[in-house]
Amino acid sequence: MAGINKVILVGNLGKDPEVRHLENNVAVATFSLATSESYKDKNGQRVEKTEWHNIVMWRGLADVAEKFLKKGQMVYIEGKIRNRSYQDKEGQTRYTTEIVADEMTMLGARPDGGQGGNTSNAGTQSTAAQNAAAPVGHTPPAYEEEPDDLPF
Amino acid sequence: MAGINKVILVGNLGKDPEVRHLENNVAVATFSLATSESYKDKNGQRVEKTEWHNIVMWRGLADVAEKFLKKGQMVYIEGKIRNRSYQDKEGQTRYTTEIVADEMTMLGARPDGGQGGNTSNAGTQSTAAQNAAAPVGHTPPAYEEEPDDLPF
Amino acid sequence: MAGINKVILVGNLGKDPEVRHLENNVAVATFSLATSESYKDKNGQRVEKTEWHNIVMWRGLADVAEKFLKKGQMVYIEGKIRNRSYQDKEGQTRYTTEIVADEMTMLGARPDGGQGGNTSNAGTQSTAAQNAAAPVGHTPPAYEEEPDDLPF
Amino acid sequence: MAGINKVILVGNLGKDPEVRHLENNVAVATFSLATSESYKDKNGQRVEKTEWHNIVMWRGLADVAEKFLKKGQMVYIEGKIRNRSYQDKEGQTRYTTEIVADEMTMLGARPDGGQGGNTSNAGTQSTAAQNAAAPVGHTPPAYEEEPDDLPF
DNA sequence: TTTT
DNA sequence: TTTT
Repeated sequence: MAGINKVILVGNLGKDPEVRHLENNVAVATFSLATSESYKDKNGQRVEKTEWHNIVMWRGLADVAEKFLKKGQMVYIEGKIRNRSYQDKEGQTRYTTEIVADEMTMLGARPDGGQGGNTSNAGTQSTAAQNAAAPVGHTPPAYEEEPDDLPF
Repeated sequence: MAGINKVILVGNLGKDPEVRHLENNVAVATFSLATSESYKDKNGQRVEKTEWHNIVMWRGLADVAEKFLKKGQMVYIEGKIRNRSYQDKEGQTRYTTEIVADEMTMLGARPDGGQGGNTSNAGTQSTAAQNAAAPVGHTPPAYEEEPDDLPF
Repeated sequence: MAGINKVILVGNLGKDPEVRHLENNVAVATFSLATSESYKDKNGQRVEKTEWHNIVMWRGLADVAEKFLKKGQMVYIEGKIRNRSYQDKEGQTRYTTEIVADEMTMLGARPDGGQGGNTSNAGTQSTAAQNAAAPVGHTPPAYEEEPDDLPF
Repeated sequence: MAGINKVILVGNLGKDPEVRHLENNVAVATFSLATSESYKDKNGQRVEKTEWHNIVMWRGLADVAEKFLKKGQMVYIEGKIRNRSYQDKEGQTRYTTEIVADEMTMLGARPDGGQGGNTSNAGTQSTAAQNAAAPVGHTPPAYEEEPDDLPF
């Protein structure tokens, strides 16, 4: 009955995240993420094809996104596919597909410059982000208390 | 600039696949796949939520789908997200999201099938499907020729 | 700096889980899981190759394993690779690799019979397991409170 | 009875790959890959924990590894877990676990220097690597020939 | 042995 | 439209 709905993306943010706070104070961050692949077409020409994904982050992850994610940043995202319908301004039913993220890791920052920007960080992963990211996602198992005599 | 765009699904076919053969004789199979999750809402009520995914399979995988996949069948699918736009009958631009599969494994057959049912197959994976599935997806490395003295 | 270490397995338990309770009352379940693949060797012979994985589950997941997992059961497992060393009885240093699970879903039960066993369940997923599994792994996002006007 | 045995890693090479060519001219590359995670221990201290994985690449992927992978490089790797036993020099049976890679993408290059440093490459993915990587892994579906009227 |  |  249950199934698996898992998405794994590595790509770059197209823009800074947009963050909203709902009435119940829950944070939601949204942004689009580009995943590019390059391949050769039938004429042997190299072609780059980019897919854009609508990413949604909630609560703690949204806070991390707000603080640390910027346009251009490369991230690893794990989440699930979610299809939604809504009414557009003309009252038409529209369908959209989002990736609801439940884990995120910043990779090889390319924070698209900015004035004075943190370019020394380019090509590495952000420590700040790691610090911030730690509370979200899985709690790591308490390795300290692991016995050394498991049956294998 | 490459990225990663990977989807992993385990779910059940909502209908038998539809298979088409393009002019160049390439096969395309499409079907929708349900992935259900159940959780408790804020009132402690168990709720089941089902996501429906549009799956597309090409060539060899489409042939396998045509031969072996049936409504109700549980499958593991690996692929990538692909967003497309097209014109509907009124000339409106519509957007749709598909999962282009590149690997498939049949699981826990329940092929909706037949009076008296295929219970010897129940709870296992279809041998026929495995036979068929073998040519698609990754070729397994030739373990026979692997040396025993790799440097670890 | 951070990296990704993710394992996704679908396979069958080789034996019932062994469950221990540490002094601090933390539960640990261990079992081995077979993932089989079949392919054709260079002579065109179909060969089945089975890999056995050492699975470790902690706390809530261990409790679920204890209650619901049985020899033969098919499961989806998500976790991470963990290498450990320990001293064997002769004082030799030994190395072992485990999969520390952080999510589990029961699939297509084949609970290896048992006297009177629940064979009507064969080929499906266990509702009981789903009930039990709900508290472990990710908390599903509170979809109820999601706004319908996200910016895409 | 097939199963799924899938590993996804993002990490850094501990050393340059070692590449061997077997008698049948098949190339095999091996290297170890570090995946680090940081978390807070029970005293609130930030701890970094690194797992080392033994990676094996065959044929085309081994060639790519030989040409492009260097100590320190960050890569995305997809593969499977493989357990092997062998006899050590004293005739003892030893066990080892490897990740047999079947896809690789170079990420956030930091190719450990070189004269004058490849900073224009920092934070991006190597074009050379992409060129080289293209022939390995999945062939992308021929999107050119895709019909626009799939049934969804 | 990597990376921050 | 699936599955429990």
